[in-house]
Amino acid sequence: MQYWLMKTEPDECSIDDFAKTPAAVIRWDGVRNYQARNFMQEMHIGDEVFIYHSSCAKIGVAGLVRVVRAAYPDPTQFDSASTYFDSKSQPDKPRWVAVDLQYIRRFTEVIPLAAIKTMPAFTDHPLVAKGNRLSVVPISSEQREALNQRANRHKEDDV
DNA sequence: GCCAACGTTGGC
DNA sequence: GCCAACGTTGGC
Repeated sequence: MQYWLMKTEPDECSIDDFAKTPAAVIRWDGVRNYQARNFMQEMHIGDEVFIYHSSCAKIGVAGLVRVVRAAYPDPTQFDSASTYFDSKSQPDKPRWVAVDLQYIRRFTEVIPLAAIKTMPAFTDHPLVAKGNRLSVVPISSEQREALNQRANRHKEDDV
């Protein structure tokens, strides 16, 4: 099992969109960056994906979802009506891929970027690097542990 | 294959 | 809204 983190602007797709229909399978499409695409192609069914909210009021990791379908051609690249349309993509040779995701859990509180920056496990992670623009990044098991611990801390505080 | 110009991302 | 950092494009 591998772990990943994917960025999204919550206006477009947030952890709440997953949470409101937990059984729903949501297609993660529209990724138009080669490095991010390459990571998506490495994803396997069952992998866990941390959902990161960017460019919003509460920047940080908001919850967890699971890969339920590995990479397949992103249909939006062929759709001329889509903002993600790519005229250079041919159906027999697609450039971009999508994966399908399903809800696991929503964190009680978003783990703020500022908190992630203080985690030793994330010292050299691209997520906390200045100017980082990668929307899909791998997460180590140590980093996963650090995020889950932080997420559960809030839960225990509530009790 | 280089590199300047441009568009986009994303934190603040 | 600002601006730094980055990826992509296109002329040469």
